[in-house]
Amino acid sequence: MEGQSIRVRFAPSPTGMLHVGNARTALYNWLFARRSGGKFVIRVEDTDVDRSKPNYEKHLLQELVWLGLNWDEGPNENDASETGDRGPYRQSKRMETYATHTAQLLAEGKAYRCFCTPEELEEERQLAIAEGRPQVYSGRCRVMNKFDVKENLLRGKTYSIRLQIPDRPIRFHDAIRGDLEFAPETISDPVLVRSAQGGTAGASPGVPVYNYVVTVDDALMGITHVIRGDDHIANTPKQVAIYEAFGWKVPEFVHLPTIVGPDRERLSKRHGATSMSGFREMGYLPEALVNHLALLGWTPKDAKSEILNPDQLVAAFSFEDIAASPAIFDFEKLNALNRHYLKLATPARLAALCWDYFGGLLPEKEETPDAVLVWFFHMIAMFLPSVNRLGEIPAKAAFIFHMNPNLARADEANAAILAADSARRVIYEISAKTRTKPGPLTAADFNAWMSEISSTTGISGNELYDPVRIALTGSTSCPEFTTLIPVLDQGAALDIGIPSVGQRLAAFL
RNA sequence: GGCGCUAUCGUCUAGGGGUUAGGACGUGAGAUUCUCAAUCUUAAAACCCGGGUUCGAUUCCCGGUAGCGCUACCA
Repeated sequence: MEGQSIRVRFAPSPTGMLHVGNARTALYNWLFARRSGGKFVIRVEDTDVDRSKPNYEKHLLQELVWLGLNWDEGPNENDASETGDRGPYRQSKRMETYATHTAQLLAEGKAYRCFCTPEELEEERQLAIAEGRPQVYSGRCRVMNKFDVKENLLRGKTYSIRLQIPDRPIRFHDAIRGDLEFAPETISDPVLVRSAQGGTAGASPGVPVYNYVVTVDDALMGITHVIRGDDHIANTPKQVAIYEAFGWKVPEFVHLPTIVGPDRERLSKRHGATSMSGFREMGYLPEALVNHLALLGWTPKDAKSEILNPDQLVAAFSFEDIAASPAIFDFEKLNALNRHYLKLATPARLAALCWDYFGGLLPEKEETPDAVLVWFFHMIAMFLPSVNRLGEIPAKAAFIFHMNPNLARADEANAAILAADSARRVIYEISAKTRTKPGPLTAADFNAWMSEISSTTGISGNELYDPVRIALTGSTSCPEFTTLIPVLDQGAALDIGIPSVGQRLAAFL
C-alpha cells in the first residue's frame, strides 16, 4: 500500500435517510481529507440485499451534496456512474473481488467452512450465557477433518465461511482512545460469507458480510484512516484479524463518540427531525448544520469563536481535539447557529428557499410577475430576524394573507386593549388618514400620521400602537411598523387577495 | 450474562497535582425599541461515588455506579 497519500472514506448503507450520526461521520471524514490534502471516497455498503434500496442511495448522496461534502471518488449522485479508478464503489458490484479473496483464505487455511446450523449456534450461545462465558463460536468446524468436509459438501450441506481468529491478543490503535487490546477468547471466529443457500440463516444467501467486505474494500481502496462511529470498536478486532490474515497494513482507526438525544438514548425520530432532509425541510441552512455537527464532540484548539464556516472548520480540524464521550444533540444550539447564518445569507437565497412554503397562496412559479417576487423577497426579509429557521415563517406570515377581525377580537388580551376609548380613537384617526391617500402607504406616511395623532390626542406608547397592531395583524407582536406597512400595502396592490392597511383598519371601526 | 467505550455547569466543551475551574448555547435580571425578535450589560449554574498515591487530587491509579455500544450468517 502507498502509505503516503491520505485516503478516507464514508461508507453508508442505503437502508434509510442520511441520519445525524452518519452525517457527522461523513463530515469528519471530509474535514480530515480536506485538511490533509487527501482523498475523500464514498463507498456504498449494500451487501444486505433485503434492506438496501437504490432510492435511499440517491437520497444519501443528494444530502451529502446539500451539506457541501463533495467527494473525490465514488458513485455519482445523479445516475449509476462512478468517479475514480478504485471502483466499483458499490459493494454489490464487487462480488468477484470478494470471492477471489475468500478462495485465497480458504486455500491458505486461514478460513474454513462452517456447517453449523442456526439452531446449533443458538444452543452454544445459550450455554455460554448460562455458564457466564463470552458468547463466542466454539470453532467446532475449524477442526473438522477433510473427509467430513468433503462428505458434507457432497451431500450439499449448506455452509458459511469463517475466519480463524489467531490465538493471541489483537491490538490496534485508535486516534482518540489510544491503544486498544482484545483477548482472543472474547472474539468469535467471524463469518466472512453467509451460507450459500437461502432460508438457512436469514437474508442475503452467499453474500459476504459487512466485517469482511469493509476490510477488503478499505485495504484495496488504499484507505489510510478509518473514521467511523464508536459503535464499531467491538467489530474492529475482527477486521484487524482480516487485515493480518491477508498481510495487509492495518489503517489508523478513529472512532467518533456517539451522538445521543436529550434523553441520552440514541437519536431517533422521537427526538424530532434526525435526517438531513428533515432539517432541510424545516428550514435549517446546511452551513448551520455543518457547524453544529462539527462541534458535537470536537472543539478547535484556540478558536475565538464557535461560529466557523466550512473553510474555517477545515483549517482548524484535528483528531487530537476530538472528545471521547458521547454528545447530546442540542437543538437550541443548532437554532442559535442557524439564526446566525440566516443573518449572513442573502435574502434572495432565503426567499427562494421559502417559496414552497407558500404554495397555493402565490401564483405558480413560472408565471409569477416580477412585482410579486420583489414583494415576496421583502416579506421574507421582514420575518428573518425573529425566526430560528425558515419553516417558522409561514405561521408568522399567515396574517398577511388571511386576516380574521372577529378572531382577533375574540382574544382576551386583544379585547382588553381594544375596549379602551383611546384604542377606538386611535383606530378611527389612523383609518381616516389612510382614506386620504389612494396608493400604497409608505412607512413615512404612517410614521407622520402616528406622531400627528399622538400630539393631537395625547395618546402615546403602547396605548397608541397596540390597537393598530391588533387591527393590522391580529396580534400584539409583529415586525416593526416601518417594514410592515409597506409590505402590507404593496402586497395589497398585487391583487392576490392581501388586504390593505386601510381595509384592515376599517374592519375594526 | 460476557467484552468494550465513556463520565467537568441543564447542554456542547476548555483546563489541569495547588486555578476566582474558562468559553459557548440555554436560563434569570437590567438597558434599549411602538410589541416581538435582535443588540448590549449582568447573574446563577459543574469536576459521579469510594479507596489508593501525594504535603495536597476535580486532575494520576484501582474499584464501584451509571450511560452507551458490541455480543447476528445487520451495517
